[in-house]
Amino acid sequence: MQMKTGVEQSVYAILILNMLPDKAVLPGEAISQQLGASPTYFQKLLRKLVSADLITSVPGVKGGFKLKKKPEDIRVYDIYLAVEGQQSLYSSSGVFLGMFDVEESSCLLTNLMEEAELSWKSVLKSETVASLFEELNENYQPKVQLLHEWIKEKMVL
Amino acid sequence: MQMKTGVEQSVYAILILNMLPDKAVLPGEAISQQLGASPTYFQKLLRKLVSADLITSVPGVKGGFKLKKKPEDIRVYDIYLAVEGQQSLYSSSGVFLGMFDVEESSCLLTNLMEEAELSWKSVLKSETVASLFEELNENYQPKVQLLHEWIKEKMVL
DNA sequence: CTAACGTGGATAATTATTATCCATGTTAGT
DNA sequence: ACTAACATGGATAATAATTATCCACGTTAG
Repeated sequence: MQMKTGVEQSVYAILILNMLPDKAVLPGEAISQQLGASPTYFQKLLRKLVSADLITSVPGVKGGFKLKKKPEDIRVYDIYLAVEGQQSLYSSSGVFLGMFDVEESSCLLTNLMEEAELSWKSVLKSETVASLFEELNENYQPKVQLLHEWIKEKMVL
Repeated sequence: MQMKTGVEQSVYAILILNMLPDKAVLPGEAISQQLGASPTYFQKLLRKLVSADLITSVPGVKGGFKLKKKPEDIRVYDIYLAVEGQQSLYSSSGVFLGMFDVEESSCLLTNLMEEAELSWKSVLKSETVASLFEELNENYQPKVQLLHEWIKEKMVL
């Protein structure tokens, strides 16, 4: 039971997009390169972020991706949800239904597990891209500068 | 990202063992049969519960499994931990280290994810086998009676 | 019209999870 | 002793989830 690495990659991708100047756009391949991720699979991740309305895509020669929302309006939770999907961490396997032949779709554990998941999610809702970025700036300024320069090279428009 | 079904099965297995009279023992195959689980794989799960000191095993002809702790001392969390292992829900993939070539083992997300996981776990710690069993009795009395009779048939010693 | 980009579907590779098999050790009953 | 019923533990296979690749297609700047 591990979170997909795609969630982490997506968070950093969005953190990068957050550094883009207004109107600029960054090609998917550049981002995947910066993250050291597989380009083709990463493109799929970006699609999920587009579908979730977190980023927008621009096709064509000078195309790429950029944020659709303000960083303070993108929670880590939103990225998690976009990549992992809405299915819950726990889904009853039917053991309970089998043993007690009940009609319900819930089992003895459902309530507890839902509560646990809500609790987990609520923490992910407490941090936004803006707050993450702030933390990044505070602790890794020099590296962030390098990133900025790299972005100037790679961005288009 | 889904919890292993083994966790659910283990919870119900322990709930069954909780209904055993003192000194009695229930063979692994009987339990797996009641749960509709694969007998061989289920035996592995039971081993994990033994290793975690939640249940004890008795080898030999009249052998089987029984609880090692009192139901109020077994938290759902303990079962989760026994089956899922101690590895965390999130483990940094190294994207951060690659981008910022930092030496640390933690990344920007580590703190948040740890907090989220603790929060999730704390809910699992709030419910015990005793409290689950109480809920079971309150809502499914007739079925629990049937289970009790089945146990009388299958138990040994 | 072409080159650089995103889209979306099919499919393969990899990894995690679930399941099976088998040889071995233990114990009750004969 | 011997046997039958159980647990143990290692090796390995089957299945499912995740990650990765490929390719045909649509869009747009030059």
